[in-house]
Amino acid sequence: MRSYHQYCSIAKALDVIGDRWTLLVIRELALRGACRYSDLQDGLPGISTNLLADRLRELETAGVVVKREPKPPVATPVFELTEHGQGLIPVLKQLMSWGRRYMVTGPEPDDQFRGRWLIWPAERYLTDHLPEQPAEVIQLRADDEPITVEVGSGRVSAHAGDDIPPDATLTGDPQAILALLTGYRTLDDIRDANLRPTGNESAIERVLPGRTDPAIDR
Amino acid sequence: MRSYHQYCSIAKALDVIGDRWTLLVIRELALRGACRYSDLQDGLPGISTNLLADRLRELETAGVVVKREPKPPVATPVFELTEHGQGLIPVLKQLMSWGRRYMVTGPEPDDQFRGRWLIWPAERYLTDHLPEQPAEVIQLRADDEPITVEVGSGRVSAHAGDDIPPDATLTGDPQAILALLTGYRTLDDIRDANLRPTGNESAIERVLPGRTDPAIDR
DNA sequence: CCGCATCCGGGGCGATACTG
DNA sequence: CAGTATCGCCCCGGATGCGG
Repeated sequence: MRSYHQYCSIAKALDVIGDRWTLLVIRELALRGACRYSDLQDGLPGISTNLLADRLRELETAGVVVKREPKPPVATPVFELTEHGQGLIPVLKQLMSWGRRYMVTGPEPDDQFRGRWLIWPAERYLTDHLPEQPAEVIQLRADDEPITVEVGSGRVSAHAGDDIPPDATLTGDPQAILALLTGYRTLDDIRDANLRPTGNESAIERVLPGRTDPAIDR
Repeated sequence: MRSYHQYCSIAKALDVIGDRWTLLVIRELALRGACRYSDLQDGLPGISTNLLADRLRELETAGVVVKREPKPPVATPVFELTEHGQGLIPVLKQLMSWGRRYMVTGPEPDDQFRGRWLIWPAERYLTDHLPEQPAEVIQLRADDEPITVEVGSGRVSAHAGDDIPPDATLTGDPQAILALLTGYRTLDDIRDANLRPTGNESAIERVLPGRTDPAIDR
């Protein structure tokens, strides 16, 4: 990228990650951890293959990404954020919070979606309101890639996959699940419309932001 | 800007502020408050005039900026961040923290600098280590635009201008002042080389990050 | 002088095709 | 699977014009 030629920390950061697609590549690497080129392509619908290759090369040069070639027999190279690259996660999460308002109107007709994009919103907007209770697991199903949300000890964490049997599941379209996570709608609001809860619903109520929950716009 | 067409909060945010120069325009508006077109041009060395007009128009459409036309007699329109636009300040500050490492090697030969770019670094890296002491004022002079740093009650705040008579002043080139603010160098390290302190130096020592100060890489 | 609008040249970007 | 190659196009950058 062409440099801004400004001796300012923000401008220098943008010299590295200000190009088109660059921050989304980093988002995908942050959400997936080490992964292959084709995994990134799947998580970045709309990117052209040469652009992805370009960005990965630039980010590697900048020390944000490492490309690791596995042992000779088989397998393909994997890409991963360096420690320096992981320092961008707070930036991405702040951007996520700021962009929330653009999600409430629902997706545009041709918007793409991936289930793992719910991971950070879940961790950001859900709260364990019953920290004394035993831990519980909720599964989110907005596309074919389920997200597992673990709740307990006052903490909420989420990851992709269905490796833990859930106490409750939440199936629905992305905007319905997001409206629930962010407190725009209640479970009863959209239960029959676009959202189907199964299992122990109290596990879901346990984490939903309440009307007085001040977390949303912090 | 061309949309990413992804139903993801980060992608939607980048649809609004992902264009080249856009975040720097917002940086300048955040540092200056309401200001004129020509003020922005001065604070954004390198931007072309049509780009600045484009960005301001786009940001106004997006509800990030308001253009306010003053009373008929004289004066020119001023631009200002909306409340929604001010929500980007945490994003900018996170980017600043992440970009710090690109500042330590000093500016490139043709890098531009403006004194007000020290405001957020001062607030970010300085700490009032003597909160019980009476308040003091330090003035930073890295170019012709002095920065006033107020210290007291455990807080540090900075703004452009010389409206408060300082207890101490710190004059030097930008990288010397930044190295001091971020704890890379000590006052004695660079006193004679590129830095000239005047007045009550204890006011400066009061706020400098110590070796054990954990604030730097948070 | 301030606040833009207009006019190009060049390069980043996007879509497709192709290869080891 | 993991990229490279090619080719328009449009965004960006720099210069200039111009009305209030």
